Amino acid sequence: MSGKHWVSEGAIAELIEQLGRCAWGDAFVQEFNPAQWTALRYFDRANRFSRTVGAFARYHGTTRGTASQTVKALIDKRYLRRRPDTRDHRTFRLDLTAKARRLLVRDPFHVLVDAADALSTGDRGAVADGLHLMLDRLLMERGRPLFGMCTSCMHLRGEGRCLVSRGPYECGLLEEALTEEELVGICVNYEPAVVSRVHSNP
Amino acid sequence: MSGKHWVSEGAIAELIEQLGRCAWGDAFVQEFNPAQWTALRYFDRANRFSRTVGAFARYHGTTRGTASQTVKALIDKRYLRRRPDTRDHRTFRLDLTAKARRLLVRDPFHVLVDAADALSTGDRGAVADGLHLMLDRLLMERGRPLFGMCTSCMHLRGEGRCLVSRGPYECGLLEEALTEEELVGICVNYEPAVVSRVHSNP
DNA sequence: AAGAATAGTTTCGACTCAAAGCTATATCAT
DNA sequence: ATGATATAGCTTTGAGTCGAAACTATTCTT
Repeated sequence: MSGKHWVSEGAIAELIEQLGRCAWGDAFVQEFNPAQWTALRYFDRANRFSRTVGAFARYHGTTRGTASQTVKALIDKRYLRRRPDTRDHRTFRLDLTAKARRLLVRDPFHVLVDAADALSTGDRGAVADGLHLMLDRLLMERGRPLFGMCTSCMHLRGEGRCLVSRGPYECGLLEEALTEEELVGICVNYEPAVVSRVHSNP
Repeated sequence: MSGKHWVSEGAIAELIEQLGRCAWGDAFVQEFNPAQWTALRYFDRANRFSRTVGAFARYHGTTRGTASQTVKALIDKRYLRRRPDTRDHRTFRLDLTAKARRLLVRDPFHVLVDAADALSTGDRGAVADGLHLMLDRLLMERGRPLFGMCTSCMHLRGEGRCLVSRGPYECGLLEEALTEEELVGICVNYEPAVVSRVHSNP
């Protein structure tokens, strides 16, 4: 690819809007609506501290009430299982069922994933990096949580540096041990280890 | 920017979804809803052949019925003016009013435009090109119209190459003269001059 | 000239979402 | 301890959005 095309002001915004709507329109298939698909994806990617109604509401940028309805529908249809938390008796842990995991491979959102896969590796990296910068800036501007992974989180302690943890890694905020697989789940408590990823603009 | 970050599968799709929802949520401000903002933007960017209910419906990926409601609300609020077409008495021409143009400078969608502007020039071009490839592929896959500008449309005739036109440019499909400013409006009759912009994948 | 296709509108119903009010639990201050 | 405040989650309600279908009017096709 090359930068041969003249990029008009607002072109990126328009492209994002249109791509977003494409996926949104497709998401009414099966027995789900777009919000429910987003919830399924979220509970698939979130780590165990973040699989709650409240965390999903924050991720989705909606109210807990709305999120509760979405989650309730998925529980009724047996795509989520709800269990009380042993520590905090106000919260309930939500986990995908096997039925849901089977379903997720046919996520209508895959139209976007496939479209992205059609890019060359270099293009894909450039697009992902650019969009990431845009999103971080946008979320930070409005004080919304960032939802990153442990691997770049300031709360991660590991490789013997920790006092409490039994295993090699732990979360310094929650003082809980983490397995290696858990390091790549997104987390509501995420805070970037590096202060700012936003560039100065030439 | 660099490609230093590992790009997981589906990362781009997820970023697009989140960015899209950010703008969507903001769009409920003022007296408008997201669909109405999209319509205002559309009628600002569309050339005179494409400022109709039907063309907007195709652009927006919705039904003519729904588009009709959106447009009706904007007409009632005096942001669009409706006039019968002199050629085809089934259609009506829709034009933004001055009131609407004043409003558009405060489009809530500008959060995305601003976020894109914060990128470096190089990043911006790379992101725009990549997203454009994705969108074209997606729209083509599902047989939806592409909505480009005359400047890259196969129907453009110009610089004395045309028989009928009085001016320097004309649309070969509609046999209508075009001013230079009109060349950059998006059009429902757009067809790419180059057969395919989609790359083979390494 | 008849039938098919197209542009637009209207109605209706399903569904979504946010707001507000509620209970229960946890945390903090004294 | 104990009262106050904050937080997690649930439910109801009402406004509003959207798509499907039915309908009119005009233009195209043959």
